[in-house]
This record gives sequence, C-alpha cells and structure tokens, in this order.
Amino acid sequence: MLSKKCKYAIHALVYLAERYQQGPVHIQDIADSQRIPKKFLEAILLEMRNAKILHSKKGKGGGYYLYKKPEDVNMVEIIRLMDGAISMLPCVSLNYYERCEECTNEVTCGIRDAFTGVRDETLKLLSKSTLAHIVKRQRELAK
Amino acid sequence: MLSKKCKYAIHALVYLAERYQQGPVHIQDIADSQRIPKKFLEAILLEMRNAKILHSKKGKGGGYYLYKKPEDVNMVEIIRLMDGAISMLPCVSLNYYERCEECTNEVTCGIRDAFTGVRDETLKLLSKSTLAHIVKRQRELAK
DNA sequence: CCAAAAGTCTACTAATTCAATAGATTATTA
DNA sequence: TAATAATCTATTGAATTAGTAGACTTTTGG
Repeated sequence: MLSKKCKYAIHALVYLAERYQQGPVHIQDIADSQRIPKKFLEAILLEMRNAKILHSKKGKGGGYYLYKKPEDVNMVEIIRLMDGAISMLPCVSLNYYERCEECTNEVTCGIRDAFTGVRDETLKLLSKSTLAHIVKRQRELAK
Repeated sequence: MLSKKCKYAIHALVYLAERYQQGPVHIQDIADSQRIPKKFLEAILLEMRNAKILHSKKGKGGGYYLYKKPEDVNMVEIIRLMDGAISMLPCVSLNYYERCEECTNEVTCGIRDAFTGVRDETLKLLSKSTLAHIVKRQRELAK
C-alpha cells in the first residue's frame, strides 16, 4: 500500500498538472482542494522541489508549479521518492536493494523469481503512467 | 514491501513444503533453521493453521505440517492473510476495498487506471507462484 | 498413569514508522 | 515596506509492526 504521503503527492501533482503553465499555485489552494493538511503538504512539495520535479516562487503571487513536463513525470519516480522501493522484497529491488536477512542463501532462494517478475511488470506499467496520461484520462471521464 | 511477518510465513511454508508428507515439524526446528523468533513464529503458524493451510499435532512428536498440497498454496493467499491487500491503493483493491479519502470523485479519478493494471498483473503472477514451484526452483538452483 | 514434550492462548511491551503540527525565518513583490 | 508565501527545524502524537512472557492444554511414550 502506498503511504498517505505518497497519495498526497500524486494528488498534488495531478492538480498542478491540470494547471500546467498557468503560473504558481498556492500551497493553501492545493491543500484545500485536495484535503491535505497544509503543513504536511509543505514538506511533500519541498521534497519534490528538491527532486527537481517542481519549482516554487516565494513572496506575493508565489506558489508551486511543475518544473518537469507532465508527460515526463511518471508514477515510478514519485513512489520511489516518497515511499522508496517499488518491489515487494528488498532482495529484488533495483534501487533499494538489501540482502534478505531471513534468506540463508540468496542464490538458491526460489522465492525471488516470482517477485522479480512482479517488480518488472509493475515498473513497466507505472513508468508508462505519467501525469499527462492521468490528466487526459481524468478529462475523458469527466465528460 | 512485505512485512517481516509475511516473509517469515513464506519461508516457513517453503520449509514445510520441502518436507511435505514427512510428518510434523517442530516450531523450534523451523525457527532455528529460518532464523525466526520462535514466539513470533508460533503466532504466524497458528494463523495459517486457522486458515486451513497448515495442520498441527500436539504433544510429543507433534509439530506443524502442510494441510494443503504445495501446488495449491500460492503467494496471493499468503500475502493477503499476513499483510492484507495486494494492490497499492485501497480504492483499487478487490478484497480490501476502501473508498479513497483523498479522492474527490472516484469515478473521474484518472489515477486508478494504472494501479488497477498493476493489481491485475501482480495477482496473475503471484497466483501462479505456488509452494510447489518455489521448491522445484530451489532444487534446480541448488544443483 | 504421569512426566515431558509441544502446540495454544492471552496479554503485554518495545521499536519503528507514519502522520501531523508549531513556530520562527527568509525571500519577494506590489 | 508591509503583506504574502515559501522554507526550515524541531517536536509530538498515533498507528502499526515486531517481539516477549507466561500460564494452559493436549498428547503420548515409557
């Protein structure tokens, strides 16, 4: 399950993607519309800013806006940033690999196969899922 | 990520599957070989017993053994039992569905699509991954 | 038949992670 | 230059996960 933080991040990003190239959006505006605690959202946006996904503008008329193009931001990137590994087992993770403590011998472990497959499929699907796709889909559904 | 509990459960099951139809195995034996805290393992095995995956025999010469056939126990069943939902979002879960709090309108939510796809693929792969497969794979790798 | 073995059950406690809040600070611009 | 809005540091509270303790029950081999 994705954490609340990650879900908040996705919703905030979609909101910003819907307003791409329309100037900065206030944190307060995002917080209100997406029902996210403002202070928590601040931290989340800041993290995405540091990851160069968002930019911000301080002072009057400031706020946050997408730095990357909506078609260049996919779910894999967001989940990794917010929650860490995509895979279900650390010993199968590409970006957050860790040796399985409970594994006596990783080489002969028959469990990893299935989870490697799941990881690959998940990455394939989620990397295709971009903010641009989501916004498009949203607009179709709203008709 | 799967919880430790779930990983312990999988390892214990694989261990028992390797010894299928060879009589009951002591909790202590499983705990020692798989490096699982015994008391914690007790609770895990009990849960799987209540789910009719395992059977147990009390008293001297007792222990736990697989009740279901190794080819009939797959990863989906174990993960659901130990950790709950397989899907990454509650609003996309088949067995643990919950309305997304942060979703203003679930019907027009463009986020769900991708995660529905991930759920389906994950279920497909993990339901094919049975104890029998894992043991077989393990024996091949050990050669 | 009874003592030892081994699972069962209830109830905690500790540790970690997740979620949220508070408040002071800095930068910007109208 | 005052108001606005993001930035940063630090903490707190809540929930979940992991692990422990100990008494109880059942079974069976000698």
